[in-house]
Amino acid sequence: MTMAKRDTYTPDSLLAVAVAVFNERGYDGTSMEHLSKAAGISKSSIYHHVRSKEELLRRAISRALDGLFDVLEEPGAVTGRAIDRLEYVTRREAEVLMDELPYVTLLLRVRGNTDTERWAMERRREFDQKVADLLERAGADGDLRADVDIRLATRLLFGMINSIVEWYRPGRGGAASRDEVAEAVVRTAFAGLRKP
Amino acid sequence: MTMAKRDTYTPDSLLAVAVAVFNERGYDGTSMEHLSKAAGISKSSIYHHVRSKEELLRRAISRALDGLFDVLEEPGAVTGRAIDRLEYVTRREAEVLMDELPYVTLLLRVRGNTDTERWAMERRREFDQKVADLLERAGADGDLRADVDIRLATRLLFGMINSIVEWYRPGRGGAASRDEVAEAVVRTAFAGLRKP
DNA sequence: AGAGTAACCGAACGATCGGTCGGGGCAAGA
DNA sequence: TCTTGCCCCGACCGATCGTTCGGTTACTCT
Repeated sequence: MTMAKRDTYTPDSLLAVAVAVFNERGYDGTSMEHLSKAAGISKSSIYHHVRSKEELLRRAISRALDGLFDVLEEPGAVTGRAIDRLEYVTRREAEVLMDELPYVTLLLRVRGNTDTERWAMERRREFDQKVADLLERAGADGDLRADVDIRLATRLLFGMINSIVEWYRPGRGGAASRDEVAEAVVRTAFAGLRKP
Repeated sequence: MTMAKRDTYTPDSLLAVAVAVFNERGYDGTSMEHLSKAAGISKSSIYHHVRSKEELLRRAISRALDGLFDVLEEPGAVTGRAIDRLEYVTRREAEVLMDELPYVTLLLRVRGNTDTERWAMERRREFDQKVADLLERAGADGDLRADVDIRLATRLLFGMINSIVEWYRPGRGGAASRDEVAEAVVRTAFAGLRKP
């Protein structure tokens, strides 16, 4: 919607503009005309930098997925008790989500209309499954409250974390900061999930 | 996507088909051609029952909003201690969400591209504000844990509840039932929110 | 049997979609 | 000064968008 001025575009800097518009209007609701207005260059010029509209989506989603998957290989996610690894992954996932907010936002909203979107959904399921395994293990260790089904708890945990994209805005205003949000997520989730 | 057979359509029965397709492909990603295929009648016949594509969206969203707002006027939501009213509203909202799943799903996904969508977002904000007031009051009563900001807690609570639309499917399979889900939501949320 | 009407259809409307094409301007290197 | 190559443009493509239109069924009521 807003005009962007810059000397020249790289595929990445153009991607940043495109993702912002995608998140504002939805991917399907965004035309190449919308992108050209937002980027301040003509519609045909966009094709000098990227092959297609779908490539923009693929690039954005890849970036989001890479960020999320990388967390699972960090030391805090692979060593120690399952419940502690789970807490670590929860906090880090929330942080990555906020650091790469526009890209993760886009990832969480794909509906599966194209091959690219279906690929994104599949990779996302892989990721969710790995965290679900962690919850399963923490349950087996007896570190989770027993009165809530583990699969349900997994869904609710993800629901809470992913909902961050609906309201968190990085520009520091009176609102909560990145670290405060991450802390609140961990606290709220685990004071409910962890055995007293 | 799938063919639907029926003697004749009413605006409501057609709406049910349309909403299903909207949720599968996204509103913007759904063409009238898609709807006609799913409904088993021609594109032009749809206009015999409804004025426009946007009217379908408006009807669906209205139904969802009505269901949610009605909860706030039920006896359990207006009498008693704030923390108890909050718990009641949380459970009932989860139930309504599951009872009216396709319609609420659509409501939660609008992006604000048209007047109808902006109206939906505004009404949704009204609703959220009323629940936020309830949380505020429970906090003032000293019934909420003090180490998490109340506005943050509100966001996370809604995030958890609303995430139900992403995975709950009513056809009873091996998965959790409506009441089990509602119970799990309340338990997970309040064992984290309520003061020990 | 005839009239009226709800439900439906194919064809076509102007607008907009994602994408292509040939070429222009301009800074850097020769 | 001339050439090269990057960045950009307006004009245009066939396809598809939401919607309209004139007309045809098939059923109901008299």
